[in-house]
Amino acid sequence: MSEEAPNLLLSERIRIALADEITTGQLAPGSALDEQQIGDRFGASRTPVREAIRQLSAVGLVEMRPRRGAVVSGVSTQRIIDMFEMSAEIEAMCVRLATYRMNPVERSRLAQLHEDSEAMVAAGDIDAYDRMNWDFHQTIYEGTHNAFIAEQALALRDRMAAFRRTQLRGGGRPAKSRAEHGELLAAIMRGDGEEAARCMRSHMFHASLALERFTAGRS
Amino acid sequence: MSEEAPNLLLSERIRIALADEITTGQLAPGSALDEQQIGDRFGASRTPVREAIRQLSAVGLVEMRPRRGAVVSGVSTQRIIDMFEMSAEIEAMCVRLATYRMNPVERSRLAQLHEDSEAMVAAGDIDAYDRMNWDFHQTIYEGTHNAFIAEQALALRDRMAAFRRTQLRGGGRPAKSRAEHGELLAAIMRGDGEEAARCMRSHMFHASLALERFTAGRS
DNA sequence: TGCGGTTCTAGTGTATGCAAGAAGTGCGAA
DNA sequence: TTCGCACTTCTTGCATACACTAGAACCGCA
Repeated sequence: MSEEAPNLLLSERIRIALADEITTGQLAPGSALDEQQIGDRFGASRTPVREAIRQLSAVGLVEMRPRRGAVVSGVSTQRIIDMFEMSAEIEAMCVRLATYRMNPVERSRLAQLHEDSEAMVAAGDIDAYDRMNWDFHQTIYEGTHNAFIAEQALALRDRMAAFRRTQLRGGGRPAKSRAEHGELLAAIMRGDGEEAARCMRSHMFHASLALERFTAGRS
Repeated sequence: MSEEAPNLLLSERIRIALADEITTGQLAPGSALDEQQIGDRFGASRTPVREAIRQLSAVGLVEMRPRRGAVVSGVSTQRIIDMFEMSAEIEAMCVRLATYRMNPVERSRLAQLHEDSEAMVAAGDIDAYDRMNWDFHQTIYEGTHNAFIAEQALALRDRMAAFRRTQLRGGGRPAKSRAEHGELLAAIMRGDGEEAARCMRSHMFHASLALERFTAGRS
């Protein structure tokens, strides 16, 4: 945290830092973002802070009410569900395209990731599994060979990171998640895109159940 | 242009105006956006202009190069193709969901729009058909009963408006477009979501051919 | 004590000034 | 003539100052 990327624009650094704090939950939904205060925290004036907030609002991470400041987007339960559905559909779309388009190298990379994950599950290393999981999906995005789709899918996944964090903590979830990846991978290797898409929807659905439990006691 | 929405924030007005000029093509891709100059044009200082540009960059309409200013996103041909594919997939996803979820009222609204379009095709009223087309797809978005998906689909469609403008001008396209809508509608009414999705992909593909001809002579 | 209106204030929206960086320009040398 | 380099200028990035508004706090009155 001492001296990171001094070549980046100040406003960019602030934007990234704030986005990070929001997606990791350090900044709870509904928190007000005081420009002056944030500026002080980063040793900057209000101007770059404002620019950062503007961008975050365009991405949907914060909400701006004219003359009343910005607050971290408090998404309703319904909206989270909606976002999750979209996420699942996008992932399904990606895997369908990727099934038809990945080259052998990409296929083997995916298989390798799946292979590696076995040890993580056995060791109960959730953080490592989480990272692998991220790479797994990322590889599928790139497998679509469509840069725009890959970007959008990644952006959506980023945006949902805030809600996804705790989802793997549920009992036995990593093992089940891995099993689902296995089925998915099999469908991909078979070249059955439609089936892969179905597997992915199911995978995302199961993943969302953990989330649902997490958000059960909210408005 | 005289006195529009004076209650809106100045920066918001500028953002909307710029977005409009970009999507309608008045601001060609690659055009540099000079903050001072734009500010003068709107009778504002550079600050609100900067904020507007920041937001546009987050949405992808302009590209910002640090210390080198912003230019209207010049999308390469490949990127347009990528975006079009995503658009087609999203539309297909929407129509699949909508098929399963629309209520009778929504179904009949869709059918009504299709009905009305016959006269427009016959009269050769392309502008009217274009508006109807917009409504048709919009109705499908809403038919997903997923506000987030509807928003995202609309945003993407907006973003592609710049390239889509001339697509209906091709010879006989409106008539063909309407025929495709007809097939699509039939699949929806039958409740066959998968088939509706296929129809939609095909519809979007055919629509893209006109676009391809349009962009043929570009880098 | 409760309510309507008024004042105050904290915090946003905008303008302006200054400094640093990037592109263009002109001169000199090979 | 062409290449390299310093210089100039133009534009952006950030800081600061001022203006304005939404709420809060306050006060007087019923």
